[in-house]
Amino acid sequence: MRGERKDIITVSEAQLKIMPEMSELLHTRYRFLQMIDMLGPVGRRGLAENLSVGEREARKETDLLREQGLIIASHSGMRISESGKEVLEILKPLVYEWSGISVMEKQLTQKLCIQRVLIVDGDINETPSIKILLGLEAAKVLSKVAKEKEIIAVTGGSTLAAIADSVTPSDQPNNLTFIAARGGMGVDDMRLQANTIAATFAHNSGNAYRTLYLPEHLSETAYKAIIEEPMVKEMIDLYDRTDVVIHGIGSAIEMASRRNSTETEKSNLLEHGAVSEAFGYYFDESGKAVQRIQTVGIQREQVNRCKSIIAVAGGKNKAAAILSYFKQGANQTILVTDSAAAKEMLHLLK
Amino acid sequence: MRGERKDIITVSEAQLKIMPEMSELLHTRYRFLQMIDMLGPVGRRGLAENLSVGEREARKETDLLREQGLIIASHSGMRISESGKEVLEILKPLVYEWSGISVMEKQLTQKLCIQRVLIVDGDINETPSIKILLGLEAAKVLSKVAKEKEIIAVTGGSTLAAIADSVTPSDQPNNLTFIAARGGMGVDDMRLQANTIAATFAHNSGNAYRTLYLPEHLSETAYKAIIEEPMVKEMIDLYDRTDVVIHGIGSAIEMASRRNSTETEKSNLLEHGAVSEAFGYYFDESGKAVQRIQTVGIQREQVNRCKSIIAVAGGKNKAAAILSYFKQGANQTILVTDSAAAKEMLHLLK
DNA sequence: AAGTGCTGGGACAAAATTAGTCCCGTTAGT
DNA sequence: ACTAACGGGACTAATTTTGTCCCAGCACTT
Repeated sequence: MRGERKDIITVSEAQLKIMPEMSELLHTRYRFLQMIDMLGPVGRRGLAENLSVGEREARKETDLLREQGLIIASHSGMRISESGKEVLEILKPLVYEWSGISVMEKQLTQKLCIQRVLIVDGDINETPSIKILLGLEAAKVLSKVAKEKEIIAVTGGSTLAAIADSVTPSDQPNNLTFIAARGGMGVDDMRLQANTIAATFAHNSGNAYRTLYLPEHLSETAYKAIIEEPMVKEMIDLYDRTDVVIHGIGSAIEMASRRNSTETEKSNLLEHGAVSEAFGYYFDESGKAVQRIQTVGIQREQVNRCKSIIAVAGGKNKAAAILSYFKQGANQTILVTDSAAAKEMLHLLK
Repeated sequence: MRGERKDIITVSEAQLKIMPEMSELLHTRYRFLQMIDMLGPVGRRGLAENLSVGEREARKETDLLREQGLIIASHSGMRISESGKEVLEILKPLVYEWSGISVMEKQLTQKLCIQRVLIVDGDINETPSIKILLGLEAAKVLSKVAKEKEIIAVTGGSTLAAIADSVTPSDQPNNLTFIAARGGMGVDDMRLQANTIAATFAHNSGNAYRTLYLPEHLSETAYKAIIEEPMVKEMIDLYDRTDVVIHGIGSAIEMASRRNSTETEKSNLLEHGAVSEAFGYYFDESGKAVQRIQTVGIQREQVNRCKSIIAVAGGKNKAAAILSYFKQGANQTILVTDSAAAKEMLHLLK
């Protein structure tokens, strides 16, 4: 018909045309409602802090949400109502459309050449509480891809820990086995180690798990000796039969600092141009594995042989790392990230 | 599932829950856009007057609409853009839903026991320009119900005149014949007489018409004599073959005043409790025809025999009259009215 | 060819709304 | 019994919105 102009098709696009302020308004309110949902009974001040807004604005919005019956105020705080939950669920696609998350998801899926990109709204650094959302989203993906009696390998890190906390029994198929994708992580916080997280996954979903505690940075001889142990061999066998891997992606520098690497090791990484880290491998900008930590763990070939891979990482600072990691092909991967990382990735790609 | 609470289903309902101010906002903006569309190139001040808002508000809204590219400002005034028209069209159902017009349409259709009720937003008395909308709506209905070679009888009145103006050639089927539902209306404004309006309909749609000019208030003998005239007989024959009637509904008192009725006639009407008037018949509250003007015109039985009847009337003051008229069964009628009349009708029915 | 009545846009003070910052009585958890 | 956090009230400062002009420019009319 008409040549140049792209026709408006959907109602929501027309709404946005005639009421542009709705986009921001919806975004704000939705975040409030979502926060109240997540933080359970929460006070006005705590809410304001979590969303980085003034107390008064928090009050204004919560007043409105209460009047609309979307939240319920009590002495112990505000919590979401039944209709609030419905609204949250129904409006999600619209929020994603208007905030541009939908298009970002599509663009990144294409540019990273992976199966799917899922973005949760927010910045994991600015608003740590949205890690819960990342977790919920990842847990949802897991429940979709995992079938009965499958083996799920998980890695460590704070993000993965959050996901483990978000898993509920009803979500997941039965008879799964969770295993740590790698041995110990040295002096790291116990709660962030793969073994612990595998246990949490299993516990929260009512499934079994297998652990393997090993010291990190083994010498060549010690490594060769230990992989002959029956317990270890058994674990390596499990890696071969792993169906789903769910892992974080780390920034190489941050990772090296967290592990008590020596200065030589750090400068070694820098020399090789390491940008990202995932299950013990360090990758450079072009996606080449430039180094790996010598410990028992799932191998890259084993990962790539898996049915599904779920990668989870968020925050602007992770953007470069995520890009680097996906330079090596990982077609069957589903990435769960936040909008801050997504924006930065698209910015870096331009 | 849950017993009591009615579940939110649609996205638009959820939007309204979380952003209640959107309803009014959309309504306002939509009216602006609609007005600009109707009034063609129009200035800020004229627009403000038409919508009964301050000059500043008119300016604020038009500024926004212009920024959004929905309207185009030029030295001769503002007019709607292509995308503006699209938005107008796409958003109509939403406006109707949020302003409660949709539910009013359903309620009235049921309570009046007629085929369909179509409501245009506004008050025909406060905003005369929306008569154009009434007209457009009625013309749209006509184009849907009228088939080729059919005979359309029209009555008089300012509303019908507005409809006639809104008819365009492309709208209507070909080879229609428009006829006046009744002879002259005495001393009334020429432009509001059925004969003139039939001619306008025909002219604007590129069809034929037949007129019949007769004096009103004929004596019994004169009446009997005149209906023997070939020209008149021919017209009466047309009434028998009429397919579609499109008529206004008048308030009895106003009608009697407009026609130069004598005081006796007026008090006579009051005595009989006449409330409404349509094609020469006066009806009381219960829908009984209490009087009719003695002139050549379509008879009630002939009307009821028609395939489709389109009734058009708007304004709060017409509410009682419309209710009265539809008390006599008129199942195949489609009523086109405005929201002011609709509200009042529902109010009176409670 | 000058006049007149529109147009959109600029400017500015008054009015209304919103945001920031306290306080307070109450209540749940300790 | 105590404490910390809750929602809600109150009041001022800041911001936005609104009402009301004026203005230069363009299109009709005279």
